[in-house]
Amino acid sequence: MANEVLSGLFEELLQSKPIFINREVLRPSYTPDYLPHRKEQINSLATILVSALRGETPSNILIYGKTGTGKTAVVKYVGKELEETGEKKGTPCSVLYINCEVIDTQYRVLAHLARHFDKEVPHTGWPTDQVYSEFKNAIDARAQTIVIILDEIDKLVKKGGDDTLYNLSRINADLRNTRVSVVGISNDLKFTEFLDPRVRSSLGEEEVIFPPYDANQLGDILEQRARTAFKPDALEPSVIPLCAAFAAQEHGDARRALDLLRVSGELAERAQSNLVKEEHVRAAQNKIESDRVVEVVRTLPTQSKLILYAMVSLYKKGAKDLTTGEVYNLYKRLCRQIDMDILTQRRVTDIISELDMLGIVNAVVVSKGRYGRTKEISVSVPLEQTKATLLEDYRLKTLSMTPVSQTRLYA
DNA sequence: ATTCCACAGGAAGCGACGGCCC
DNA sequence: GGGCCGTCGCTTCCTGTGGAAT
Repeated sequence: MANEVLSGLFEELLQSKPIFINREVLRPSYTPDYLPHRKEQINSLATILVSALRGETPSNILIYGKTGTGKTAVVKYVGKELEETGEKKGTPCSVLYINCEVIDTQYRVLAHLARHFDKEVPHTGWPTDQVYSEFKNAIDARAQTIVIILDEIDKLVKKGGDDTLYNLSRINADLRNTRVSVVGISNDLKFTEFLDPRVRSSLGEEEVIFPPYDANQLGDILEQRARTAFKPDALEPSVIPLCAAFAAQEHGDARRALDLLRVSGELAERAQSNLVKEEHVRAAQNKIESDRVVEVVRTLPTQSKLILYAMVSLYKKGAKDLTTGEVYNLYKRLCRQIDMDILTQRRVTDIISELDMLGIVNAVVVSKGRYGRTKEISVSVPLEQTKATLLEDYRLKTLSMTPVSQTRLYA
């Protein structure tokens, strides 16, 4: 009996023809074999790295470009080619990729590198220089060229300073058989300002710039992927140009464009349409942004949630351009109300800045003359939806019982 | 020209945690 | 078990500052 119901359920869904053939090629993790509009960058990289195959040390490289301009894909592609050619020619090359957003301290970078050469290194416990020599010995065991790719290298510098880069750029002096070169990828053009001049000059021997894609180029990229991703004629003709146009507004982010196309397809599929239409793209645009906000808010630490809650509450009461002091006052009272530890204002300042960087609020430092200097904060996400998401947290739930309007604003 | 508000944000360091070593 | 080490979230203490008010 239950079977009948279920089979009926699925039959209905199966009747609408699938529009995807392979949606994986639209995901950010997919690396295509062909990278449109990046010939120049691929050639520059290859020209620099080819010295590895001649037994010389390739120059260190810095790569600049915003998110979704194909930096990572290009570097990985060139790296793969280099390894394969090295294999054939008997000049072994290893290309190691590290994302510094995840692996963001010197210890972790070195540990990660050492582990790649089958050394056992604990997550913590060893002195950093021990990990360094472990790595050094591992790679110097046989002659080879090692290319270390540090993606989001600016994150590494911001958190751990330039010690890691200093040590890596000097490592060749300690090696007998092996040569190491470093490829840094950054989306911040100015991050070298904070570097030790020696590190800056050694790391920036060569620079490669990845300009953002324009709408036409994005269109080409989407076109190419859509051929393998969708059934023929599954897209309304205006769909790809529209996705490209939306993404071009977001500083030419190809990842965003592909996401948009994929989600559009999924929405069309869910609506049991056998054609992806313009309306699906517009819906997808909204869905992506709203999903992102909900996800970010949901996974915030409790203290950040409470601070955000305070800001949303003030905003809902009609307050505009909140100041740090206002937010902090309300936050303190909310803390007492639900019996949470009260953080210092110093810490709250930092948390507000973090929320700013996540794009949930907008915080600008302004001076009000005699009335001091503060951050002017505005909430840049939908109020009701955000409040609801915040109240899902069991520690904040009780706040829904007593609306802020019933508590005094200034204690 | 000075004053002075209401903070911003840097520096140092603390304590807890998880994990190493011997 | 005791001595270290790296990391995280946080506090304490601090110096710096743009511009309306005086």
